[in-house]
Amino acid sequence: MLDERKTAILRAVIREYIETAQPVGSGHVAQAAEVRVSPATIRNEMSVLEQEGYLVQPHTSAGRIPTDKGYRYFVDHLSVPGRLDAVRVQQVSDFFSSTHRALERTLSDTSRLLAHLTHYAAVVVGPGAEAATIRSVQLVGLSARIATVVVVLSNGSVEHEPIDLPEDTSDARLAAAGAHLARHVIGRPANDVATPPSSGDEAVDVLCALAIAAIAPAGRDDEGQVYVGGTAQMASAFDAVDVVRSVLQTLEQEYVVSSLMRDVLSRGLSVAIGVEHGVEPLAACSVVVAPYLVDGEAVGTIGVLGPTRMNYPQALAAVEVVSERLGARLGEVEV
Amino acid sequence: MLDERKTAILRAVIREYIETAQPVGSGHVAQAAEVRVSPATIRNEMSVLEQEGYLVQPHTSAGRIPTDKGYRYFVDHLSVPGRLDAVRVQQVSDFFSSTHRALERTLSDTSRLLAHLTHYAAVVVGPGAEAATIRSVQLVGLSARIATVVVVLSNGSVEHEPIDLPEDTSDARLAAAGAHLARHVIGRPANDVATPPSSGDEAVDVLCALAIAAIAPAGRDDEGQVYVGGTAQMASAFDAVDVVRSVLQTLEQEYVVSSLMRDVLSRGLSVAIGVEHGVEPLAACSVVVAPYLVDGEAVGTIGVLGPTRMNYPQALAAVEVVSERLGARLGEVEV
DNA sequence: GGCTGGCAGTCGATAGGATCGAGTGCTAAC
DNA sequence: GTTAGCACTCGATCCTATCGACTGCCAGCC
Repeated sequence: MLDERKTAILRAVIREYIETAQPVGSGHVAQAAEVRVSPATIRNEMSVLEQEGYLVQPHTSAGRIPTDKGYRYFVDHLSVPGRLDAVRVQQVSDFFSSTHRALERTLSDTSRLLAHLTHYAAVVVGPGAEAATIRSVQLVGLSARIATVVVVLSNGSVEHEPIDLPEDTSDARLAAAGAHLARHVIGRPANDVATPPSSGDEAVDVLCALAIAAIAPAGRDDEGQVYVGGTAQMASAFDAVDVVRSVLQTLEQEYVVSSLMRDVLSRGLSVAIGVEHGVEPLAACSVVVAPYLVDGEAVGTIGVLGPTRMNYPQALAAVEVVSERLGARLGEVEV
Repeated sequence: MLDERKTAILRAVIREYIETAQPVGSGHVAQAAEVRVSPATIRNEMSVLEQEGYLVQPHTSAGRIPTDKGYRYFVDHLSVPGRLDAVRVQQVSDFFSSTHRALERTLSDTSRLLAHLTHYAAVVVGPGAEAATIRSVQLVGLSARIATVVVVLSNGSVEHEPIDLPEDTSDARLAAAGAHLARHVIGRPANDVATPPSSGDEAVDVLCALAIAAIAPAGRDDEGQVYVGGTAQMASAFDAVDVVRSVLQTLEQEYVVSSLMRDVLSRGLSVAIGVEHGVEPLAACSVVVAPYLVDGEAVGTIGVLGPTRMNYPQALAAVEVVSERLGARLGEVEV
């Protein structure tokens, strides 16, 4: 635990470093800080902060840079919670009061909104299938050998998978299978679709089994689609080209991103700084995450991903506002 | 038109520049080229090539760099068509012989495949609604005030949009509207859905109109979803950070990308070099595009987007192979 | 006439050296 | 405990010299 003045100094260093990306020296802190002490005193304090691991010097005769530990202390002891300016609040309002679109598009657009607000990359993980129940199942024949299983879930999402039909499937059989499936599956939770009891017609049973097999994985480990927006922002966030590339490559792997988000959230964190999140190629990045709630239950996650020297207060505020509004919007559908 | 030797020299310059990204001098050309002449002669020829606009010198006392015009001549006069190596051909085969997935996922994965093959960004524009007919329409109620219209198209894609229901819509009315809609819309081309004739029940007619209104735009100007893969590759393609960012930003705008592709293709080109494609932020990029055919008809477009100094023969070969295989795969569904 | 070897000249890239200045740590005084 | 003063460090900047990869041109050769 740091005393009042050290906290103020650390805060000043971080604020300035976030803004300028340059090591900050005692002189700057003296000018900017709410602390009214001389640079010499600040130097002493900063030296202590360095020994305790909150700051580092890139080299002697340079100013100091916050460490991950420094950022951690900063976000854990934020005095002012961080507010979004009026313009941005308005943007969020405008966005969520625009016309209803399909769930997928809403989520995708939300990731762009969040990226636009923060100037960092933004991630939206869609509602997983766990929370939803099946509202409709349908088998639609496309050709003699191929059909599509279409499942509509209570949260408004629509899943579909093609299935290969057995040799001699008649339209009537397909329709019968569809009806049989609907009878036994509608109303059940989406992540728990079991093969329905036999219908008496073996061909129909085969079709049902095929359909279930096609959609089961989608429901089973589906922790929700991932939408990543504003990746272009990463290009200006780092000056090393290879860092940019490895970060972008990692962001393209939806599975990595989604489990990163889930992991951070499950550890009860709303911010993971640098190596804290454990994804090695993103060691230079921090994430700010928040769940969004529908009917009081967390159904998905949104987050912002930026360099460790990101504007945490602003990101936290943006994530908070957007998650709340997104949850409310999705709630309209569920009711 | 250039004579034999100038062509060979230009080709040698481009080959080497693609590989090294360094200005190439007469010495290198003399070593590498199939031309057996002295550097001095090559210098003279290169000087002419520069005057005619095929090459430029970044500065005196440097080697030369191809201009857009130079690349253009190069791709228009490719002697060898460019082949994919066996490993890559195998990767493509493996990819397309793997299990069938939903259309959207296939297209998305295809863009990643193409990016992986070429080490550039890849774009896949999905089949537009024009070519498809409607196989199924369904109205699924989600709550008292919200329903989802689900449309299955003959090409295997599934569109869905939510609609706000009038105050007092009963499930029976919803079902009746769904049935009425299905009766009049199934079998019609997806881009030409008209409001069906009155059913006699005004409430049903209102629902039908709402549903049509919701899905019409999706069919109307829908030139297909856009899937962009391998954007991370752009980070290493340019060394100027701001170029990277503006390119990435442009790639995030799906509409720009899709119309770029459509535009290039409609001008009968398979390659657009630098400013040729007219998208200003992508002036440092070239695109290699190809349509993919289902039943002999072009239904979508794939393409590769890289720096102007991209490996055109390889990109052309990859785009060719993948477009052919993708078309064949999608054809399986249509038949 | 076309090709080539030779040669002077250009200009970025690299390396060494001087200087600058932002920043530190230490010390002595308040 | 705080502060002013001071010597010191070390990256950044600038200059200069040198290097080397080029070119363009010219004179001679086939």
